Amino acid sequence: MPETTPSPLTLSTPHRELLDQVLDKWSLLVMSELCDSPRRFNELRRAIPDVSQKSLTTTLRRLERNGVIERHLLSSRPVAVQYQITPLGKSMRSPIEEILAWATRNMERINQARARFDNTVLPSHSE
Amino acid sequence: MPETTPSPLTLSTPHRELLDQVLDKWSLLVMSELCDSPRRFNELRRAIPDVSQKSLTTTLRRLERNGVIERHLLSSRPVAVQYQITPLGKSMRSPIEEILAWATRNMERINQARARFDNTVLPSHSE
DNA sequence: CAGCATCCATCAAGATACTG
DNA sequence: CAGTATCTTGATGGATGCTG
Repeated sequence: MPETTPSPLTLSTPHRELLDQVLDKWSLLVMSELCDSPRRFNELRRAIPDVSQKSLTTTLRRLERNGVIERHLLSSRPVAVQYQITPLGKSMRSPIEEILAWATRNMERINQARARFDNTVLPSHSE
Repeated sequence: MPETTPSPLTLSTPHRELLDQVLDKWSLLVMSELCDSPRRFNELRRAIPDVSQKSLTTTLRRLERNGVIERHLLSSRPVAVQYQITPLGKSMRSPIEEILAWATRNMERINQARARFDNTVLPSHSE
Protein backbone atom coordinates (compact mmCIF):
# COMPACT_ATOMS: atom_id res chain seq x y z
CA MET A 1 0.00 0.00 0.00
CA PRO A 2 2.69 2.57 0.75
CA GLU A 3 4.31 2.96 -2.63
CA THR A 4 5.51 6.54 -2.39
CA THR A 5 7.94 7.63 0.33
CA PRO A 6 8.34 4.22 1.93
CA SER A 7 11.37 4.60 4.16
CA PRO A 8 12.45 8.00 5.45
CA LEU A 9 16.17 7.67 4.67
CA THR A 10 17.18 6.99 8.24
CA LEU A 11 20.62 8.45 8.68
CA SER A 12 22.08 7.81 12.10
CA THR A 13 25.43 9.07 13.28
CA PRO A 14 27.07 5.62 12.98
CA HIS A 15 25.76 5.45 9.42
CA ARG A 16 27.27 8.78 8.52
CA GLU A 17 30.52 7.95 10.23
CA LEU A 18 30.77 4.76 8.24
CA LEU A 19 29.98 6.37 4.92
CA ASP A 20 32.58 9.04 5.66
CA GLN A 21 35.14 6.30 6.07
CA VAL A 22 34.40 4.20 3.00
CA LEU A 23 32.84 6.59 0.50
CA ASP A 24 35.39 9.38 0.46
CA LYS A 25 37.43 10.30 -2.57
CA TRP A 26 40.46 8.05 -2.21
CA SER A 27 38.54 5.16 -0.68
CA LEU A 28 36.30 4.86 -3.70
CA LEU A 29 39.27 4.99 -6.04
CA VAL A 30 41.17 2.40 -4.05
CA MET A 31 38.16 0.09 -3.83
CA SER A 32 37.67 0.56 -7.53
CA GLU A 33 41.27 -0.53 -8.14
CA LEU A 34 41.08 -3.49 -5.80
CA CYS A 35 37.69 -4.75 -6.82
CA ASP A 36 39.01 -6.85 -9.68
CA SER A 37 42.39 -7.98 -8.43
CA PRO A 38 44.73 -7.51 -5.48
CA ARG A 39 47.39 -4.84 -5.74
CA ARG A 40 50.68 -3.90 -4.15
CA PHE A 41 51.20 -0.55 -2.48
CA ASN A 42 53.12 1.06 -5.29
CA GLU A 43 50.86 -0.45 -7.90
CA LEU A 44 48.06 1.46 -6.26
CA ARG A 45 50.14 4.64 -6.23
CA ARG A 46 50.77 4.31 -9.93
CA ALA A 47 47.15 3.46 -10.65
CA ILE A 48 45.96 6.54 -8.74
CA PRO A 49 48.49 9.16 -9.80
CA ASP A 50 47.14 12.02 -7.74
CA VAL A 51 47.22 10.34 -4.36
CA SER A 52 50.12 11.13 -2.08
CA GLN A 53 51.81 8.27 -0.33
CA LYS A 54 50.61 9.60 2.98
CA SER A 55 46.99 9.79 1.94
CA LEU A 56 47.18 6.37 0.37
CA THR A 57 48.58 4.88 3.58
CA THR A 58 45.88 6.56 5.66
CA THR A 59 43.16 5.41 3.30
CA LEU A 60 44.40 1.83 3.24
CA ARG A 61 44.61 1.70 7.04
CA ARG A 62 41.09 3.03 7.39
CA LEU A 63 39.66 0.60 4.86
CA GLU A 64 41.50 -2.23 6.57
CA ARG A 65 40.17 -1.14 9.95
CA ASN A 66 36.62 -1.20 8.62
CA GLY A 67 37.15 -4.69 7.30
CA VAL A 68 36.63 -4.00 3.61
CA ILE A 69 40.21 -4.72 2.56
CA GLU A 70 42.97 -6.96 3.90
CA ARG A 71 46.69 -6.33 4.10
CA HIS A 72 48.97 -9.26 3.42
CA LEU A 73 52.70 -9.29 3.98
CA LEU A 74 53.98 -11.38 1.06
CA SER A 75 57.64 -11.30 1.98
CA SER A 76 60.11 -9.28 3.93
CA ARG A 77 63.45 -8.26 2.41
CA PRO A 78 62.48 -6.93 0.10
CA VAL A 79 59.19 -6.04 1.74
CA ALA A 80 56.19 -6.89 -0.38
CA VAL A 81 52.66 -6.08 0.70
CA GLN A 82 49.48 -6.90 -1.09
CA TYR A 83 46.08 -5.40 -0.51
CA GLN A 84 42.91 -7.19 -1.43
CA ILE A 85 39.24 -6.68 -1.05
CA THR A 86 37.33 -8.80 1.49
CA PRO A 87 33.87 -10.34 1.02
CA LEU A 88 32.51 -7.44 3.05
CA GLY A 89 34.25 -5.08 0.68
CA LYS A 90 32.83 -6.90 -2.30
CA SER A 91 29.36 -6.48 -0.89
CA MET A 92 29.82 -2.70 -1.13
CA ARG A 93 30.26 -2.93 -4.83
CA SER A 94 26.67 -3.23 -5.91
CA PRO A 95 25.35 -0.26 -3.90
CA ILE A 96 28.26 1.85 -5.08
CA GLU A 97 27.59 0.89 -8.65
CA GLU A 98 24.00 2.01 -8.16
CA ILE A 99 25.14 5.48 -7.23
CA LEU A 100 27.65 5.64 -10.04
CA ALA A 101 24.96 4.51 -12.43
CA TRP A 102 22.73 7.27 -11.11
CA ALA A 103 25.53 9.76 -11.61
CA THR A 104 26.09 8.53 -15.15
CA ARG A 105 22.39 8.60 -16.03
CA ASN A 106 21.94 12.14 -14.73
CA MET A 107 25.27 13.78 -15.46
CA GLU A 108 23.76 15.63 -18.39
CA ARG A 109 20.86 16.99 -16.38
CA ILE A 110 23.16 18.00 -13.58
CA ASN A 111 25.46 19.86 -15.90
CA GLN A 112 22.47 21.68 -17.30
CA ALA A 113 21.28 22.54 -13.80
CA ARG A 114 24.72 23.86 -12.94
CA ALA A 115 24.89 25.98 -16.06
CA ARG A 116 21.42 27.37 -15.40
CA PHE A 117 22.30 28.18 -11.80
CA ASP A 118 25.56 29.84 -12.75
CA ASN A 119 23.79 31.97 -15.33
CA THR A 120 20.87 33.08 -13.21
CA VAL A 121 22.06 33.28 -9.61
CA LEU A 122 25.74 33.98 -9.72
CA PRO A 123 26.16 36.74 -12.34
CA SER A 124 23.99 39.10 -10.32
CA HIS A 125 26.58 39.78 -7.64
CA SER A 126 29.47 39.44 -10.10
CA GLU A 127 32.12 36.68 -9.85
CA MET B 1 28.27 -14.02 -20.86
CA PRO B 2 30.27 -11.95 -18.31
CA GLU B 3 28.38 -12.57 -15.09
CA THR B 4 31.12 -12.03 -12.53
CA THR B 5 32.87 -8.66 -12.30
CA PRO B 6 30.73 -7.11 -15.00
CA SER B 7 31.49 -3.42 -14.70
CA PRO B 8 34.78 -2.22 -13.27
CA LEU B 9 33.36 0.57 -11.09
CA THR B 10 34.23 3.29 -13.54
CA LEU B 11 34.99 6.36 -11.50
CA SER B 12 35.74 9.38 -13.62
CA THR B 13 36.65 12.78 -12.29
CA PRO B 14 33.19 14.24 -13.04
CA HIS B 15 31.66 11.32 -11.14
CA ARG B 16 33.80 11.93 -8.09
CA GLU B 17 33.18 15.66 -8.24
CA LEU B 18 29.47 15.05 -8.31
CA LEU B 19 29.49 12.58 -5.45
CA ASP B 20 31.57 15.02 -3.40
CA GLN B 21 28.85 17.58 -3.90
CA VAL B 22 25.78 15.52 -3.13
CA LEU B 23 27.01 12.75 -0.83
CA ASP B 24 28.86 14.72 1.81
CA LYS B 25 27.84 14.84 5.43
CA TRP B 26 25.40 17.75 5.47
CA SER B 27 24.02 17.09 2.00
CA LEU B 28 22.83 13.64 2.94
CA LEU B 29 21.23 14.98 6.11
CA VAL B 30 19.53 17.81 4.25
CA MET B 31 18.28 15.53 1.50
CA SER B 32 17.05 13.17 4.17
CA GLU B 33 15.08 16.01 5.78
CA LEU B 34 13.67 17.27 2.50
CA CYS B 35 12.81 13.93 0.98
CA ASP B 36 9.41 13.74 2.61
CA SER B 37 8.31 17.36 2.74
CA PRO B 38 9.61 20.85 1.98
CA ARG B 39 11.24 22.79 4.77
CA ARG B 40 12.08 26.34 5.69
CA PHE B 41 15.64 27.40 6.39
CA ASN B 42 15.31 27.48 10.15
CA GLU B 43 13.29 24.32 10.19
CA LEU B 44 16.28 22.64 8.64
CA ARG B 45 18.58 24.20 11.21
CA ARG B 46 16.45 22.85 14.02
CA ALA B 47 16.14 19.45 12.38
CA ILE B 48 19.92 19.20 11.99
CA PRO B 49 21.13 20.64 15.28
CA ASP B 50 24.85 20.34 14.62
CA VAL B 51 24.96 22.27 11.38
CA SER B 52 26.11 25.87 11.47
CA GLN B 53 24.12 28.41 9.54
CA LYS B 54 27.09 28.96 7.28
CA SER B 55 27.48 25.29 6.44
CA LEU B 56 23.77 24.93 5.91
CA THR B 57 23.70 27.86 3.52
CA THR B 58 26.67 26.51 1.60
CA THR B 59 25.14 23.05 1.43
CA LEU B 60 21.77 24.34 0.24
CA ARG B 61 23.41 26.47 -2.45
CA ARG B 62 25.43 23.56 -3.71
CA LEU B 63 22.45 21.22 -3.78
CA GLU B 64 20.44 23.87 -5.58
CA ARG B 65 23.21 24.38 -8.10
CA ASN B 66 23.28 20.67 -8.84
CA GLY B 67 19.55 20.69 -9.42
CA VAL B 68 18.54 18.30 -6.65
CA ILE B 69 16.69 20.88 -4.56
CA GLU B 70 14.82 24.09 -5.34
CA ARG B 71 14.70 27.33 -3.40
CA HIS B 72 11.38 29.16 -3.29
CA LEU B 73 10.84 32.63 -1.92
CA LEU B 74 7.43 32.38 -0.27
CA SER B 75 7.14 35.98 0.86
CA SER B 76 9.26 38.93 1.65
CA ARG B 77 8.74 40.93 4.85
CA PRO B 78 9.04 38.80 6.74
CA VAL B 79 11.27 36.80 4.41
CA ALA B 80 10.17 33.21 4.07
CA VAL B 81 12.09 30.69 2.02
CA GLN B 82 11.22 27.11 1.38
CA TYR B 83 13.46 24.38 0.09
CA GLN B 84 12.16 21.33 -1.64
CA ILE B 85 13.51 18.35 -3.42
CA THR B 86 13.28 18.15 -7.21
CA PRO B 87 12.46 15.07 -9.30
CA LEU B 88 16.18 14.73 -9.94
CA GLY B 89 16.74 14.84 -6.21
CA LYS B 90 14.08 12.22 -5.64
CA SER B 91 15.82 9.94 -8.09
CA MET B 92 18.86 9.96 -5.81
CA ARG B 93 16.86 8.45 -3.06
CA SER B 94 16.83 4.85 -4.13
CA PRO B 95 20.61 4.53 -4.67
CA ILE B 96 21.26 6.28 -1.38
CA GLU B 97 18.89 3.95 0.39
CA GLU B 98 20.82 1.03 -1.07
CA ILE B 99 23.99 2.24 0.57
CA LEU B 100 22.28 2.97 3.85
CA ALA B 101 20.75 -0.49 3.75
CA TRP B 102 24.19 -1.92 3.16
CA ALA B 103 25.52 0.06 6.10
CA THR B 104 22.68 -1.18 8.29
CA ARG B 105 23.11 -4.79 7.24
CA ASN B 106 26.83 -4.76 7.89
CA MET B 107 27.20 -2.37 10.82
CA GLU B 108 27.73 -5.29 13.18
CA ARG B 109 30.45 -6.87 11.06
CA ILE B 110 32.13 -3.54 10.61
CA ASN B 111 32.16 -2.85 14.32
CA GLN B 112 33.68 -6.27 14.86
CA ALA B 113 36.31 -5.57 12.21
CA ARG B 114 37.13 -2.27 13.88
CA ALA B 115 37.44 -3.84 17.31
CA ARG B 116 39.65 -6.58 15.93
CA PHE B 117 41.87 -4.06 14.16
CA ASP B 118 42.14 -1.85 17.22
CA ASN B 119 43.13 -4.82 19.36
CA THR B 120 45.67 -6.33 17.03
CA VAL B 121 47.29 -3.50 15.13
CA LEU B 122 47.03 -0.43 17.27
CA PRO B 123 48.01 -1.57 20.79
CA SER B 124 51.48 -2.59 19.58
CA HIS B 125 52.79 0.95 19.24
CA SER B 126 50.70 2.24 22.15
CA GLU B 127 48.03 4.92 21.73
C1' DC C 1 13.50 35.08 9.01
C1' DA C 2 17.18 34.04 6.09
C1' DG C 3 20.95 35.05 5.16
C1' DC C 4 26.13 37.53 4.28
C1' DA C 5 30.80 39.09 5.94
C1' DT C 6 34.59 38.50 8.81
C1' DC C 7 37.77 36.49 11.84
C1' DC C 8 39.79 32.56 13.67
C1' DA C 9 40.81 27.61 14.95
C1' DT C 10 41.34 23.10 13.33
C1' DC C 11 42.59 19.71 10.49
C1' DA C 12 43.32 17.29 6.31
C1' DA C 13 46.84 16.95 3.04
C1' DG C 14 51.18 17.88 0.24
C1' DA C 15 56.24 18.05 0.18
C1' DT C 16 60.28 16.31 1.93
C1' DA C 17 63.46 13.38 4.21
C1' DC C 18 64.55 9.10 6.36
C1' DT C 19 64.27 3.70 7.46
C1' DG C 20 63.78 -1.68 8.03
C1' DC D 1 59.48 -1.67 -1.44
C1' DA D 2 56.48 0.07 1.88
C1' DG D 3 56.19 2.73 4.74
C1' DT D 4 57.06 6.55 9.18
C1' DA D 5 58.14 11.33 10.83
C1' DT D 6 58.03 16.18 10.44
C1' DC D 7 56.89 20.58 8.68
C1' DT D 8 53.94 23.65 6.46
C1' DT D 9 50.03 25.16 4.15
C1' DG D 10 45.30 25.46 2.18
C1' DA D 11 40.66 24.48 2.68
C1' DT D 12 36.65 23.80 6.10
C1' DG D 13 33.89 24.95 9.70
C1' DG D 14 32.46 27.39 13.80
C1' DA D 15 31.50 31.81 16.25
C1' DT D 16 30.08 36.32 16.00
C1' DG D 17 27.93 40.46 14.41
C1' DC D 18 25.13 42.79 10.98
C1' DT D 19 21.14 43.40 7.46
C1' DG D 20 16.83 43.66 4.20
